[in-house]
Amino acid sequence: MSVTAPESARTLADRVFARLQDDIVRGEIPPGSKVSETELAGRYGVSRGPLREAIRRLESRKLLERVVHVGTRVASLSFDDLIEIYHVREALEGMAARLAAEQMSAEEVSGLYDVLAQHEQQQDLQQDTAYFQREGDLDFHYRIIQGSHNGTLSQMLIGELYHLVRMYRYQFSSVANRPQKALNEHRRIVEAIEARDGEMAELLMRRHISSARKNIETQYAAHKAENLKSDN
Amino acid sequence: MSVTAPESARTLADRVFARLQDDIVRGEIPPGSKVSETELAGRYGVSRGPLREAIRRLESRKLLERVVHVGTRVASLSFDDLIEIYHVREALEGMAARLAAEQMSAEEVSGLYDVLAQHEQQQDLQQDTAYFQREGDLDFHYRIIQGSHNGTLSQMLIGELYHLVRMYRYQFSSVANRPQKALNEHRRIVEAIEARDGEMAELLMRRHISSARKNIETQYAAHKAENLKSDN
DNA sequence: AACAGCCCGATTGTTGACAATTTCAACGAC
DNA sequence: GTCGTTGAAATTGTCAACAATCGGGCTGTT
Repeated sequence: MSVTAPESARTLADRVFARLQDDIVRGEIPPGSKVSETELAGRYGVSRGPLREAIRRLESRKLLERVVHVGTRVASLSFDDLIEIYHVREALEGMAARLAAEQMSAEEVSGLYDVLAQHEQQQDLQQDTAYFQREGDLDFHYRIIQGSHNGTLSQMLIGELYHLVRMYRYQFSSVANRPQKALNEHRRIVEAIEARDGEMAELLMRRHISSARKNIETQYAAHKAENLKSDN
Repeated sequence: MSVTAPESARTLADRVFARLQDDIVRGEIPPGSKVSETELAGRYGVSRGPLREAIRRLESRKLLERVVHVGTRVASLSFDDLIEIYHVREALEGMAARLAAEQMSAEEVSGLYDVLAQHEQQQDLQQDTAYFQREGDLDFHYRIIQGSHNGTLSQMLIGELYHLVRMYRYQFSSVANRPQKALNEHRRIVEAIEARDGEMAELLMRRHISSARKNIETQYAAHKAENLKSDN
């Protein structure tokens, strides 16, 4: 599943990179906080060399921000950043859905239906909805991206963007607040893929992500209004 | 213009990163060749520490490929890789054109027309066509991407993908072989942007890049046929 | 002659020390 | 009291030496 992480990375720098990335995404190291190289090196039990290599790589992924001779701090996503990311997701995942419709094997399509069924069941049971909605949703999107059989595309979405999205979700403990609607949209996307209708799959996927973005924009507007009220 | 390169990078690692990237893109260090850390460190006059940081960053950008304990080699793009990239470009630049139509300032649109006029003139004069076509084409696309006012999108296209495209162009000394057609397409895209018709701008940009991709695919097929013939 | 195992050279991975730069606080002048 | 200056502490940037791992060649056997 993982595009970038060799399960048991052979080199120290790689392991530190994986652990640090996880700690950042999970919010273990809070967004905006300054990270000291010596402190981190101590925490992970390595010297500063490998640590700095990991930092540079996380910097390219926009998870860390660095200022020369001053230090590195954890990126903190603004709402505007998130909106930007959703525009990119709309474009890339739309293309992924189109390619998936053209390229996916029968087995992969069947796997997609499995995920859908699982998702449906959880909907009925309503148990621990927050967690499963999150991971279930990601799983669905992951599979379609992989189904595009386009490594560059997968790398950009799974290897770069999704970490930012996941960080945001942890940061705001946010979860899709329109699960039934999303499930229906997922179902129609799968149907288009099974019918090998790339154009339709792309259209539906773009609408799906666009809806999510608009949902966020609405929440943002409400949030801002709330803040203005309490400031007076 | 540059999204990622601080003009006069303050730190050794940053400068080495910029120089090494340039040497790779220009083909100074040929694709597929193995690069030795000690050798490069000598060539750039730095120690291996900063050099390794630069290597890690170029690795994230897919310009270098590394195998643990074995070494790093310059990435060499296959035709399949290039096709993948063009699919991603189609999605991302299509979105860029849509956003540009919605977001560009009047000055930015006017600058777009300037590029167009320049491009036209070069077409007439036919002088040093290869170089100017290349850079002119890039300049046009750059401006639209910047005009999207979406930093994430710009970073992905200019900061990541375009280096690969440029490397490919150097590698195969290839240049668009349908300049008149491309110029017409550019003109229609600008018109759609000026009319603030995001949907049309996206459609036209996607067709434009899709045509370029199909052109490459045809060349590829011819190339393969040629090779088969000479192998017999 | 072909193949397996071992050893040595070379390259990468890692470390700790040293140099350069920034930040912050204390001090003094206005 | 405020602002500018100076100096020291802390942090980042850089380096050179040490350790670990891999590839290739040699040797010996079948």
